[in-house]
Amino acid sequence: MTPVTHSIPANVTSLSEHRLLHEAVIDRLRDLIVTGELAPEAKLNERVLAERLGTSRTPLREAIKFLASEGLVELVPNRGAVVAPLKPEKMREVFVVLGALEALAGEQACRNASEADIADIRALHYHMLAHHARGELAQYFRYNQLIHQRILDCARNVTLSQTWSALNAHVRRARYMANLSRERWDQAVKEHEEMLDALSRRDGAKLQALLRDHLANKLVLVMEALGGGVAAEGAR
Amino acid sequence: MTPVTHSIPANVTSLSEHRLLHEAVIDRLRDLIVTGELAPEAKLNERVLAERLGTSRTPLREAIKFLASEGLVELVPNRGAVVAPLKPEKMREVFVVLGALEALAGEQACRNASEADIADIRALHYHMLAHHARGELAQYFRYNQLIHQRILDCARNVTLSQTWSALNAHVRRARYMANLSRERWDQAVKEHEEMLDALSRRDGAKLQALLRDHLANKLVLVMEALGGGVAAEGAR
DNA sequence: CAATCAATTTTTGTATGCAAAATTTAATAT
DNA sequence: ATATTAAATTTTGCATACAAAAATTGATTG
Repeated sequence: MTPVTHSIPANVTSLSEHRLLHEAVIDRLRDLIVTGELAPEAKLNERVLAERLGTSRTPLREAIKFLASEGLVELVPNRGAVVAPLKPEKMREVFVVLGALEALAGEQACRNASEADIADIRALHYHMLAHHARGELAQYFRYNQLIHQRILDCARNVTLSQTWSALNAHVRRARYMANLSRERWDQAVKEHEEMLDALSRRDGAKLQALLRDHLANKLVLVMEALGGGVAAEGAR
Repeated sequence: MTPVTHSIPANVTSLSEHRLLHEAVIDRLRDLIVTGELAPEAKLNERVLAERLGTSRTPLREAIKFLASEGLVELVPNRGAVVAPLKPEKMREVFVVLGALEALAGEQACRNASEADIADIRALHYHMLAHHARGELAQYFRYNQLIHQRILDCARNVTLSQTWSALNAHVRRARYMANLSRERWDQAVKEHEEMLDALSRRDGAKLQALLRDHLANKLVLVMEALGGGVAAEGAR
């Protein structure tokens, strides 16, 4: 697998893969927010941002409205938009909902995944293990996300996948501030082993429980990073 | 925070309660879609719609993008937007996800609801019973929605409430075509009795199960109305 | 009559213009 | 110097303008 550079060109964006400008702007702007290049609570100056993305204010404003519905930006009347704050309480909420969604996905995936699907996920899992062994955090995260994504796909529920993706953007955003201790990291990998095992045995109840716990543990990490402390109630 | 919580749609949206035009247009347009005044797969002609809503194309297009993120409209490149089709498979997907969300909400509500909250919900329940007894379907449905909304509120998770609201719009849309048999209706009321009972006893596991079943039964109704037949797998 | 295709009209996608609101700056008074 | 407030600037929100892409119309041909 070829190494992926995470440096993103500031000005030039490949708009070519999108037929429509505002769709490209949605993806580009979401990326800026998720990677933290646009920090939480940063003001979105329309003139400046439009220039940076090489477009006019109109498609940018449309993209902002779209992302507002996703919850990544907040609209302030007569004051434009800001990147949604990254509050511990909000994170707790998102993780609780994601836990329920992934649990559902895991259960459904055990019913609906083909053997080829499971084989694919296993392959991704081994890639992830390799990057874990080498301590390559960025690549580890990449495969981690791909695995979760593939499990969602196997649930065969587009609505579930879309809902998950929108909320997962918040988690991806937090990832850029969470610095994983080796201990925690090893634990997460171990959980993934169990998840793959449960999926292979098509043990829906087990996978469901594992995913819920996995998410709860991820939440603990994020809360530590955000310095919010883990609000005990409801997190499990 | 984006105001996703929309109270029961009034006939006429008072633009005065919104500071900004495009927010009013979002609510008004969502209302048109949910009530079926704009039918599924109807083309959204920007010029015509803007005139109908008394605005220009710019705020309308921003509203369309927002609702596209909610899934109520679909964007077709270079061909504008259409009201999202009301496909049986999509409905099945939405109900499965809503089932998981409401189950989660029920569990959390049993933990977090105050006694006053429960008393409020009981009051709504009796209103609903009264309308059921009188055969007032529209009012029944109104209180039904309010009860579900209040349960979601009691989960004390704004993200959960917002996610639920967005998906629930699809269900509200389907309601306008589902004609409830007296038998089914009585059954639904009975289920609500049990739900209220479980909430009062703060039996989270029970309420969770009841809500999931309740949603599954609602799905059957909608599927009959849509003539799609119930896809057995995954619905339970 | 059906089919094809060019001309016309309509519609979308994006850019720009303009007024109102918010922000910043500057000036004055305390 | 700090606080206050009035003027200047910037920014937002909405309307309009314009080019490119679709849809429609209508003529022409087989």
